[in-house]
Amino acid sequence: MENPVEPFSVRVRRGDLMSPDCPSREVLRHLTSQWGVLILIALEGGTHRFSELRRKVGGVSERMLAQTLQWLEGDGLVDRVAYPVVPPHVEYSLTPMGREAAAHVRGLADWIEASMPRIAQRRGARLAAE
Amino acid sequence: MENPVEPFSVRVRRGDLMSPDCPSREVLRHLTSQWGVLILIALEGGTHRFSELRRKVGGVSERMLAQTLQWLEGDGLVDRVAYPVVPPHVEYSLTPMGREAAAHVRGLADWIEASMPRIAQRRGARLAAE
DNA sequence: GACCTTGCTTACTAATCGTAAGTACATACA
DNA sequence: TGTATGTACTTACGATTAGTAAGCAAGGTC
Repeated sequence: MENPVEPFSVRVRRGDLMSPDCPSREVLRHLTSQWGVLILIALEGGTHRFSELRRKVGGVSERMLAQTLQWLEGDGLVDRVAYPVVPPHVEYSLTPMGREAAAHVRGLADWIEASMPRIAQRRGARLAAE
Repeated sequence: MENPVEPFSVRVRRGDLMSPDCPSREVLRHLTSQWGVLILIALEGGTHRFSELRRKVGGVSERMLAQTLQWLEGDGLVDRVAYPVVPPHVEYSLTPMGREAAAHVRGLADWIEASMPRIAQRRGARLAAE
C-alpha cells in the first residue's frame, strides 16, 4: 500500500505543522510564544492600552510586548488603533479571528492552571525519588 | 470598592499564569514551546521511539527533541521506557495527563492549520498595502 | 575491519530575549 | 522656571537559549 502523501502545495495551503517549511509554523510560534499566549488571554477581557497590557501580563518587558503585538497584528489576530495625541494613546483588541485563537489558548491555559496541583505533585515525587 | 486580590499562596497553588513567579509559567513554556506542541501532537498517535519522533516532527534536532522530551517527562505529561539493549531502544508515550494536554494543543494546532488560508490572506493584504 | 544503527551528550555558533536607556511632547507641581 | 511624570514605543548591549555538528557505546552487516 502506498503512503498517501498529499502534494506539497495542498499541505501548505491548508497548513501542515509537521512540515518545517510551512508558514503555519511561524503562526504557531507567534501565538504559542511565551507572551503571545498571555497577551491573547488578556485581550479576551476587552480592549486594552499598551501600558494596561504591560501591567496585566506580569513580567513582560516593553520590548517583548511591542514585538509580540506586532506579530499578532501581522497575523490578523490583533487590531491596533492609534490616536494621534500627546501623550500617545493606542488601543489593542482582538479581531474576530483573534477571538477564535484566544479561546483555544485560554482552554489550554485554564487546563494548566487547574492541573498545577497534579503537575507539582508529580514533580515533587520525581525530585524526592532522586 | 477594593480589588479582590487573592492571597499569593492561593494563586500559586491553583496556578496563576498572569503572575510571573508562578510555577505554572514554566509548564506553559514547556508545552507551548516550539517543539513541545508538535511532540505532544505526534505522541497522540501512539507510542513512538526517539528516532520515529525525529522523523515525524519535521525539522527538530536531536538536541531539542531530547531536551523537550525531558521537560515533558518532568512535568508528568510523557512516559519514557528504556529497554537496555544495543542499539538502544526507548519508547515515549503520553501519560493520562499528557493526553489531556495534547488534546488542547491539538485543538489549537487544528485551528491554525484550518485558518491558514485566512491568515495568509491577511498577511498578503498587509504586504500589498505597503 | 570499515561502516551502519540508536539515543543521547557535548562543544561551538547563531539567534533570540531581557534590561536599561533614549525619544517627543504635554501636563502637574513647586 | 525647572523638575518630574506619563505614554508608546525603539535601540544598544549583555545574557540566555536554540541550532549545528561531532562524539560515544556496543553490537550487527558486508
